[in-house]
Amino acid sequence: MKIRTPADLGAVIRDRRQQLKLDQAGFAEKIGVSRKWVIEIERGHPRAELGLVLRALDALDLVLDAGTGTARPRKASAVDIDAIVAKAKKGKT
Amino acid sequence: MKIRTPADLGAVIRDRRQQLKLDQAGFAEKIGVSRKWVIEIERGHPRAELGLVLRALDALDLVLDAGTGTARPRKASAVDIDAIVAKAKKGKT
DNA sequence: ACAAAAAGTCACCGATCGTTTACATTTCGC
DNA sequence: GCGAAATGTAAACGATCGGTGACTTTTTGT
Repeated sequence: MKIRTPADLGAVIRDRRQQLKLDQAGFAEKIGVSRKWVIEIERGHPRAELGLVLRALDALDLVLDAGTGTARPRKASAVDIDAIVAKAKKGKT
Repeated sequence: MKIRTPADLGAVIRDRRQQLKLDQAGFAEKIGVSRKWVIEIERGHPRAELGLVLRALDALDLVLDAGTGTARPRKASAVDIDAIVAKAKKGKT
């Protein structure tokens, strides 16, 4: 599942939590937050703390992967010419 | 890049920002936060707001994808028997 | 239908967020 | 080596987080 908004994140967490047959209380305890926090996250609370969110995902055995959104314009030279030239000028190989 | 900690997130953001040749000020303005916020996020601040983080990633054209961390134990029945049986009993198809 | 479990709501509170403005330090081109 | 641009620090401040505990509503099992 792609996550672009807090609501997306909430949905992912809730789905996975239920898949694992955990109730909010058990889940909250597992990640060390209050039950209130779980309720709010699943609701899509946009101001939740990053660290707690990552702990939650970890507890659900979920891992985030960041990738460029651009469909498939892949190929456009994996090398950054500018950067290489700049370094060359500096003599840094 | 897999993101498991706030520091991972910070690294991903910083790398991508530089790839895009944006300075902190420009980046901050683009996502509507203070420059300080950018500095802290790139440092791995664990209590950053989820919403702002998502806006930042979006501005960098990065998308998060949540996947189960378990290497490849894929296969274990994609169907949740219990859930299906439960629903059947309730008559919900 | 009923009781129990799970989920959601409320008010209060200390802690910390993110903003702003100004200054300090580091990095870069030339 | 200079000067400018980029990056990092600091202090003050209003706003909001997340925790707790008690209560209400919804869902679930039988």
